[in-house]
Amino acid sequence: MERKRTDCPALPPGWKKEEVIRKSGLSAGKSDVYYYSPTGKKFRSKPQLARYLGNAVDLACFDFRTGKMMPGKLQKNKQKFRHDALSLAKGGKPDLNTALPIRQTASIFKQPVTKVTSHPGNKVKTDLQRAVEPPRQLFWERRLRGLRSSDVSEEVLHAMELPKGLQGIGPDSSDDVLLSAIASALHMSSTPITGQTSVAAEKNPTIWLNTAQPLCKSFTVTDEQIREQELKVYQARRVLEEALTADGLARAAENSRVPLRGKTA
DNA sequence: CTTATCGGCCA
DNA sequence: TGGCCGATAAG
Repeated sequence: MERKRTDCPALPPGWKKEEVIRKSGLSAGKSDVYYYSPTGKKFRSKPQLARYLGNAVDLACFDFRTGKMMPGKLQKNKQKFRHDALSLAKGGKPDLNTALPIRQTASIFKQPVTKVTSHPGNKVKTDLQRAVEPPRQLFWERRLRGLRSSDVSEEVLHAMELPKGLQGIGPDSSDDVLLSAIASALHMSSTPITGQTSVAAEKNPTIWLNTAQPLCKSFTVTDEQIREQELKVYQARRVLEEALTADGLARAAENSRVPLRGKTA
């Protein structure tokens, strides 16, 4: 039968859409819509698609059946930003359509962006040292609770472990929120990450919190720990390099390297 | 075993 | 109803 996979402009390049009409049974005539990733994996529902695309694409306005973005079709969802303890405990899942404030590039670190204008005088914006960080909600990190990373087959990856002795501050000092807070700080801050240095913040974080720092007590990183970490990274890169060399892609690994030091005091 | 297809639950 | 996903038949 006619297996027509059409391009889907609303999705990243390479994604295909297919609609098949049921030709027998009680539901004959009904149609099912499928999507195919650039690698050929089949998707048969919007939640499944959202899990896979994660924050790379915001599917809030995406109509799965038609394959088009429908502005104003913001899903009559009154309040869908309730992934707090209550809704999660009730069995609610985190909103997978929500885009996190995380840059979607290969590197998690800030990097210059090439602005392509018409032609002449293309300039590279060397991240203007913003004088003030934009305002953020107090304890906004709590919204990141419950997020899990998973691989392309949707298997949930094991959670990262935090070093012993790292202590959270503020409401809900669970480990996953703490991890999110520190990871976010590393993403977004251009200054060293020290944790909360004011002792007062431990007693009343609502007042004394340094919002430029993650929600944890101050910590120190020893040279020894840095050396250990560098060794881990070095070894991981060796493994990656060998794997890529087998594919003749070693140069790609070289070019994607990122400075090792420079974060944390 | 993997994949295609329809049933059927649930909002 | 239509979306979503389990069941089951088909390869």
